[in-house]
Amino acid sequence: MDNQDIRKAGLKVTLPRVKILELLENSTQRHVSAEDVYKMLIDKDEEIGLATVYRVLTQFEAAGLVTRQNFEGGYAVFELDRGGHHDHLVCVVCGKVEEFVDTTIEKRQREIANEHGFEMVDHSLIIYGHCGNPKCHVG
Amino acid sequence: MDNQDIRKAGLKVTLPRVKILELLENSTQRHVSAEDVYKMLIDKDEEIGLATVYRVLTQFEAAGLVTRQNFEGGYAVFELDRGGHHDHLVCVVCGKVEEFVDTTIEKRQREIANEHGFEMVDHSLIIYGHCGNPKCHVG
DNA sequence: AATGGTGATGAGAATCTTTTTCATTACAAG
DNA sequence: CTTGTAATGAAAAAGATTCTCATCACCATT
Repeated sequence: MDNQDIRKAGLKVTLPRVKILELLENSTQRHVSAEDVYKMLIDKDEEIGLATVYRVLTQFEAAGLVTRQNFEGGYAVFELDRGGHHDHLVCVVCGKVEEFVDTTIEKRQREIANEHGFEMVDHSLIIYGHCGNPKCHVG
Repeated sequence: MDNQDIRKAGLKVTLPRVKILELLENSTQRHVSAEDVYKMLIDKDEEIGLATVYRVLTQFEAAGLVTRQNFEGGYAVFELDRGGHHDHLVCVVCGKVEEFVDTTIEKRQREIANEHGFEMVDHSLIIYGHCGNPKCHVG
C-alpha cells in the first residue's frame, strides 16, 4: 500500500503525492527529471504544478522513497528506491543509463570513508563511457 | 611553462586564461566553482567577466587541464588535473572535501563497464558522510 | 455529514547557475 | 604596424529549482 509509505513519511496523502508515486512506480524510464514527471502528468491530464513536483520529489527523497542523482548537464534525476541500492553506467553519446551493484566497490567505499575518519552516509558513483551501440563509438 | 599548456589546447594565450590557470595552481582550495574563481579574481583586482570564467573553465575541461564535478546543490566545481586522478569524500555537514584514490575501485569500475558492453571514458565517485569533526556528528 | 485547523497546492515571481549574443578588444601572424 | 580572427565583457537569455502567498483540501473532531 503506497499511501502508507506517504503517511509513514509524515506527509498527508494528497492527490499530487499519490499520482507522482504511481507514476514513478509505473514509469518505463527509471530515471526521471522533475520536468519529465511534470510533463508525464500533463499528458495524463493531471493538473499538477511544477513547483509541487519539485516539492514532492524533495519530500520523497527526504523520506527515503526516492533517490536524487546530480547528472552531467546540471540537473537532477530521481528514481524510486526499490529496496536495492545501485550505481549507474551512463553512455556519453546516447545517454542510455544502466544500473549495477558491485559488492567489492560497496565494501571498499565504506572502508575508505573510515580510513579518512568519515562515517559514510551515502555515495554516488557514475561511470561514463560508450555503450555497446556502434553509433556510440567515436571513429 | 603553463602558457604552453594553453597553447597546446589550441587556445590563444590571453590574460584571462593565464590568470585563471595561475589561480587554479595557487589556490588553497582544490575545488572551486566558477563563481569562486570569479570572486577570487575580483579580489585580485582582475577585471574578468563571469561569462569568461565559465568559458575558460569549459575550455580547460575540454583540453583536459581541469576536471568538472557535479556536486549536490546543482552546481559544478572545477579542479586542476594534477596528473593523478582521484575521487572525493564530502562531509555532508561542513562541506569539507577530501580526496582519495583506490586502485581496487578503479580496476573494478573498468571491469564493470566492460561487463555491460561499455567502454569507460570517465567516472565520478563521491562518498558522502560525516567527517571526523565532532560538530559534524548528529546527536 | 458538517467544520475548522493546518498542511498542501498552484501560479507566478524570484533565485541561482550557466550559456548566449553581440559589439568591442586584443592576440599573433605576416 | 596592420589586420584577420579569436577572445572578451556586459547584459540578456535560458534552464533548473525554490520561494511567496492566497487559495484549497486533507482529516480529526464534532
